[in-house]
Amino acid sequence: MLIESYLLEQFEAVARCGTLLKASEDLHISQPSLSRSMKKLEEELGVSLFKRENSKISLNETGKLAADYARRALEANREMVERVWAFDRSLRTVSIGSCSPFPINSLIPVLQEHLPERTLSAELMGSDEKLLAGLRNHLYQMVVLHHCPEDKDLFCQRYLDEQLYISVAKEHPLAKQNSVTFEGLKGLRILMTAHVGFWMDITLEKLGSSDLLIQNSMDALGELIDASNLPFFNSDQMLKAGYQPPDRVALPITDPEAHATYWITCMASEQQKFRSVFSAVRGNMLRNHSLGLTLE
Amino acid sequence: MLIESYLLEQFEAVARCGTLLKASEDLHISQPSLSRSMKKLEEELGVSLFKRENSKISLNETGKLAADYARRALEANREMVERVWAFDRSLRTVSIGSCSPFPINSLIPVLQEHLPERTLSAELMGSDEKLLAGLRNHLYQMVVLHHCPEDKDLFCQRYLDEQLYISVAKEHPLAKQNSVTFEGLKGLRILMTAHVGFWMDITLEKLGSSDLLIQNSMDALGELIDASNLPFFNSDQMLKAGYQPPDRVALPITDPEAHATYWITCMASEQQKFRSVFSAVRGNMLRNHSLGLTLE
DNA sequence: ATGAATTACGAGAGGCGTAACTATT
DNA sequence: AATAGTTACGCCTCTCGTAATTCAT
Repeated sequence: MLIESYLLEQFEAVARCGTLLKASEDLHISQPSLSRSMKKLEEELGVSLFKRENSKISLNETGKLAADYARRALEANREMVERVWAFDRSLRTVSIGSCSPFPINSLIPVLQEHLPERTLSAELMGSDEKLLAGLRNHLYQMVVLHHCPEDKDLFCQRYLDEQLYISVAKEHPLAKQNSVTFEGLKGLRILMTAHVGFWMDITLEKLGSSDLLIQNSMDALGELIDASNLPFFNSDQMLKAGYQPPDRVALPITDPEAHATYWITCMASEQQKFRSVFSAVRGNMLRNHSLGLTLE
Repeated sequence: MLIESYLLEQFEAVARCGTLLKASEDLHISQPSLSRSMKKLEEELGVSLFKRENSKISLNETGKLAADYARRALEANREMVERVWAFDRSLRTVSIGSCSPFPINSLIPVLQEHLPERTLSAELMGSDEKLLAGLRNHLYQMVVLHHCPEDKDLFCQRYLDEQLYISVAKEHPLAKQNSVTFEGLKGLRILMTAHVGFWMDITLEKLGSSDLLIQNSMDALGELIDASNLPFFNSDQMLKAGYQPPDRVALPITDPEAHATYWITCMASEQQKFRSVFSAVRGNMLRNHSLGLTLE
């Protein structure tokens, strides 16, 4: 014995709205239709649910109980639909999380090429711990970390390295050096954006917040770089991509913390699905490496 | 967005039976109808639920998830129906619990007269504590106790008294006395039934189990009384009702524990519903009392 | 050839809306 | 008069069953 969902939905609306008229407007159906439906519901249950007094209708005790359980049944029905949709969407999208912005930009074209039927979703997330938790939650299918996790149930592959640089005006005293340390940057006012992932932790730890002019948007950063002589953070990867305004020189920061190695990680159980992505990434790595060798 | 219950029911059957044919037999509908329903379910959800390979159909990953949630939604739907039925039935029946069998027999005609639209259900239950717990659980709407509870949320009215007697053969030595004590019964073998409510506790406490020949059925007791000269327990109420075989005399037991006063109790919130029952019981009590006076 | 799913077609049930009616404020 | 619920009638969707079809074992 089951009650059709449309009857439960209509009954719930009547219980919520108090009158058939209001409920019928809420449901966008006619009042007579609702009247008939409620009669049918009572007939199917074989139980009276309403107290009917001349052109006034209200729930009786049984009706109040029924409305309570009807809400739960509707909730379970809606939850099914939502979960199925969410699962289906998760099959068609791949979400990646990264501890740093550059790997996202470089990975997206690779993913688009090798998973053409899937929607991409990428997110920046400061800490490796949160990224790994998100991976286990199925919030992400793939994460880019700056450490290699040891867990057996994870598959991890080295991706690329990034070296932090600082770009200063050619007139700047530091411009004569060919490298610098965080210690040597203290007291300088340095431009950067808030969206740098784990680099934010590194720079805050090494320099302190008073030295950093943190911008919320890339646009604001770009304008300030153009309009001032203030130094800003850069990296070998950004420089390779051609990101160096005129009249600036870039100096590598020699502290070990200014160098990062990125690792692409997914659940070991999903490794097969992303096989082609990993092999493409391996190919890129070899190519970059040999390119580096020939340039030296 | 809701899925009609009949679709969930059919989907659950398919998930359970494995093939459309078996499921259609299980549901007592035709196979093409099921085939169409499953297509419709997929279309309404906008999601593929099955892996279809030439005349073979099976759930895919999304389908397995959906089946899981469908079961829950069906369960919630069925629970609503069950709870509504149970509540409706509870409105149409009144269950009474009693610590002793006699009050049940005497109350039933009163209840039938004053609650003619309700089904009666009566139960014997040894201890007052369990009866009160059942009252608060809505397992009983009315209980007969041998103590008057003091709780504010209960309504309690004195019902009637019962005096325990023992019936012995006229030739029996005790037959010359006009009363007896439990102490005076020790060593005697006395017949009784198991269905005497709290009297079982009293007699076991006062006499010990070795003196009692406890029968499981009323029939067995009656036959043994007829076929032997063994003494058996009786009461003033039973005697009034004419329950005294020939060649026996009944002696009252004078211990205070051999006298009981019964109290009819209901939840104070339900007192109004049973008003006419209580007033009839009060009437009976007064009548019996005055009858007693005139007989003295 | 048999078993299992789908397609095609017609029948019947039932939900819906419009309109008319009743009863209360 | 206006508001709220019920009854009457016709439309139209939708579920079901029968029969025919496809595909594979």
